[in-house]
Amino acid sequence: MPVSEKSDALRERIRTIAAFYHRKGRMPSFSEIAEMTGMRSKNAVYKLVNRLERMKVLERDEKGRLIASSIAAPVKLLGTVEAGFPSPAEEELVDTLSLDDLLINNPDATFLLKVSGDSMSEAGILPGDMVLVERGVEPKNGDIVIAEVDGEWTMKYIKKRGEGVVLVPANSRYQPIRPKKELTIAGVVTAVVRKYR
Amino acid sequence: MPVSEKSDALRERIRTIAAFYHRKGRMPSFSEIAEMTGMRSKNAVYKLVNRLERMKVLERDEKGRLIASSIAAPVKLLGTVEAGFPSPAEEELVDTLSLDDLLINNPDATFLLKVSGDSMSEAGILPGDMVLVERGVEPKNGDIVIAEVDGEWTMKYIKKRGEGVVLVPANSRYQPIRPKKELTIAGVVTAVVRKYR
DNA sequence: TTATAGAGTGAACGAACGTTCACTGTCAAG
DNA sequence: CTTGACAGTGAACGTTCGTTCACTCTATAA
Repeated sequence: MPVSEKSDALRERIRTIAAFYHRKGRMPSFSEIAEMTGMRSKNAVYKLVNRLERMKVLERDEKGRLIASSIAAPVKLLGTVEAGFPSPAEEELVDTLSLDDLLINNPDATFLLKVSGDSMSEAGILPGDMVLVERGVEPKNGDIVIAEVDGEWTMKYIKKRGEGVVLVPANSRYQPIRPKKELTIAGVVTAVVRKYR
Repeated sequence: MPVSEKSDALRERIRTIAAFYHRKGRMPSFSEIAEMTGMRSKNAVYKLVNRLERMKVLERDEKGRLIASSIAAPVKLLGTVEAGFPSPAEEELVDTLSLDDLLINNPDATFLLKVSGDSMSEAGILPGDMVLVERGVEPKNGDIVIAEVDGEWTMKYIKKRGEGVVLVPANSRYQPIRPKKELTIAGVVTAVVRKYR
């Protein structure tokens, strides 16, 4: 049997398992895999899972159960726009990852805010975009922060000038803000997401 | 006992379960919940889970096992930037969601491409950003597409003019492209993500 | 043709699973 | 003081789990 056919059948089974995970929100049991792939013996699944584990396609916990790992990552990471798309033959070589894992460092401290206003438009943050904001991290010079200054919430670059702090918009039609009395930094913008359709 | 205290203890247990999920990649069993919360009876967990299920905090499959649902969503959705942040008291009221579910319609057909070049910078897509591209969907007028035109891959707006098609950049320093012989649409840009830190 | 490795079958095993039952405190309302 | 609701205990249940063993079938290699 040629290698490519064998590999095709294997990939189809991996896709079946991944589809189960995305449909049900948990990994299948061995019996469920047997049912889906048409196997009539759990031992066939057992050997299949061991092979996939050796290939680093699947992971298991200490009790032998499957856990969601790279197979659960929904999106495949390719190169650059110039590189275009790979052919189906080389598609299996690309890495997959989860946007959650990619963009979120600390789930408990991270919030999603919708952007209104165009004060950061020259930084590529447009009205209607969403920003991921992480609480409780120390803002560094040049970070984009969510701040409450003089009673109003805004999103700006933070620039430290000597002992003072200036909030700088990314839009030449707005002026930098020098907080008069109070300045509360609610969080640091760690990512921007924009959904088209 | 005041309601708020009861609610605090309950929330702490929900957090414990969610933390297990994010740490291990699967939902805990009843025994594991008992161990984590200090309970010595699985039945106490059984009643707890039933209560949380009635509150729509947890979900279970047909075999009684916990499945990852809203508790697994890593990020909390708040209002707008102007609204600022809610107080910890009202924090429990916000919705949580997963960026994967939010941005990805069809996991199998969606890829992540890194942007190089500034031809879409006026649309808020900067070099170094990543775009989610979905294959196999029909591009509508005004969509941003990844296209191979005359042997090169580019990202542009697609405008349909009568019978022809024009690829329009979002940067006044570049010219629209009228494909001479070949035009292959590889996919439609469904979302943009930018990671700051 | 014979040997061999790979993939699947089918039955059995102990462990872990969710579930149920009867029971024990504890605290607040009557 | 009594009662009832609530949270948790501890043991038992039937089921499902992953695992193991012995075996069959088939296709390739010697």
